[in-house]
Amino acid sequence: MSRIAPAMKTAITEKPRRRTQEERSEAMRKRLLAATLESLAEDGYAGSTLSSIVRRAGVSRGAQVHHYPSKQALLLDASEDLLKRTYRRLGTLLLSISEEDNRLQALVDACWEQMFATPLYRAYCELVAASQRDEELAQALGAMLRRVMALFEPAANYYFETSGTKLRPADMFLQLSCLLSGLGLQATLLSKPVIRSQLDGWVRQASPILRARKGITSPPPRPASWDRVLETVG
Amino acid sequence: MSRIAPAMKTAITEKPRRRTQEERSEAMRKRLLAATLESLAEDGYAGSTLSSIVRRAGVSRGAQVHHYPSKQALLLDASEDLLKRTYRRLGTLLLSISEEDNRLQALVDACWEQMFATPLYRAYCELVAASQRDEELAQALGAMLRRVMALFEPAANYYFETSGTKLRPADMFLQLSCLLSGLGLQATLLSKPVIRSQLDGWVRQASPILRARKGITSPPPRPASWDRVLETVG
DNA sequence: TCATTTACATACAGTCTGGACTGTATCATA
DNA sequence: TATGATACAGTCCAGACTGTATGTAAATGA
Repeated sequence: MSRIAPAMKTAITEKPRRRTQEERSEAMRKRLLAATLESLAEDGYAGSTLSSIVRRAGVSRGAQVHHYPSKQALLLDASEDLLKRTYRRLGTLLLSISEEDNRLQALVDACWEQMFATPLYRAYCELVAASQRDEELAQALGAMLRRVMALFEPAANYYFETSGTKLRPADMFLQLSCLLSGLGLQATLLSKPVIRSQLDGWVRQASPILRARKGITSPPPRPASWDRVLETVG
Repeated sequence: MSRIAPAMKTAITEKPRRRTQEERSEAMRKRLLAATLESLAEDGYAGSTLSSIVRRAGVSRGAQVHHYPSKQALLLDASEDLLKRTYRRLGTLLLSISEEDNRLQALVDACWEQMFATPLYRAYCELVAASQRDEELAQALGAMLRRVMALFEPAANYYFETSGTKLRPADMFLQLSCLLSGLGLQATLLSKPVIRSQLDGWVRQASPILRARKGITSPPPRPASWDRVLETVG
């Protein structure tokens, strides 16, 4: 009898091969993490209940509890996943602007649209807010921030140079990131023209002292942490 | 028998006069609103349950339900209260820096310490995050933002002037507010030196093109909305 | 092939929340 | 001072959430 069911499934899925335990686990974790980040962005931290997450992931409550014994564990891993996604986005973003005409404007626009005006950033905001009352989460997010900054800093100094100021490109871009954070936080409360004018305003203000180095089109020297982080993504 | 209890209270408080209904209501509302904002800042939006709020306010569940039929109503009124407090802080802040030596630095520092690195701003962050899923709250906060900006804009253009840029002082300060928002959001995740350097970095960058007008020590022309908002504070 | 581990499913227990509801004391006023 | 309105207190309840305990099927390894 235990032979029949698999045979039927084979007929339907056309793929009789059953996945290995590891594959199953990984796929399940991925679904749970994606659903968690989605839920954080859409339903907020408070609205992200385990029930809603597993419903969104289309799995059972038991699957979640098997892979993550507590809600805290799931959220911590989701933070880690958020970091990895951010790394990858930042990487492709930096590569994509390396051939742009007006690199500064392109970088600002791309950062805004692909990193801060996104559901992923909303999820980040929720986690940051929650980290105010969760020491463990605060640790994780703090480490995450430092790692992203450590990646971005050399890249910024590689692609750009400053003149007539004591600030290095990395300092300028850290300012930009704070600006974008603030804009992103209140994006839904501000009008589009205001946001647009803030983005352009920063570019206009930064252009005289911050410019892209000429002839740099190859990717920057990647810090070791870059690959180290990504290697576990699979 | 109903005579005795009041008499005893009189002996204790030394003030036999019973408050009028209106006084009682107002005092109770004030306690509830203060407790709500406190709770938002400390316990977060999710942690701000009605039970915790009334416990913090030291009143009964019945008192809260009498003045605010729903949690939503309480939070909306708390948002309004947040606006009023912000108005007042901004007002005293603007007055306090009018006699400072380095007005720009003083303004930035004061804004940071008295407005963004405060529990009140944490409460604001919680409300903004929650407003993502609450249209009514979003409306209220949006209106609040616009009103604060409407107050700040003429004041900025009154105290300061720009040169060598198309941006007006108000645009610069809007940028500053976004920067401070972003810093404030992640304040607990960033190191103090990073924050300090960002504040100073903005001042250094803005100084060449933004300076305080000479000899302006009197308060700016207040917009009508200023008094209109404050008159209900009592 | 069989025992053991892993992956997942379901049911349940205990806690908490928000809103409804009831009761009581105080105030305003005619 | 009688009467209705207001201010507050305390309790109850239906629903939701998390963690746990238990059951089953699939995969792994000997």
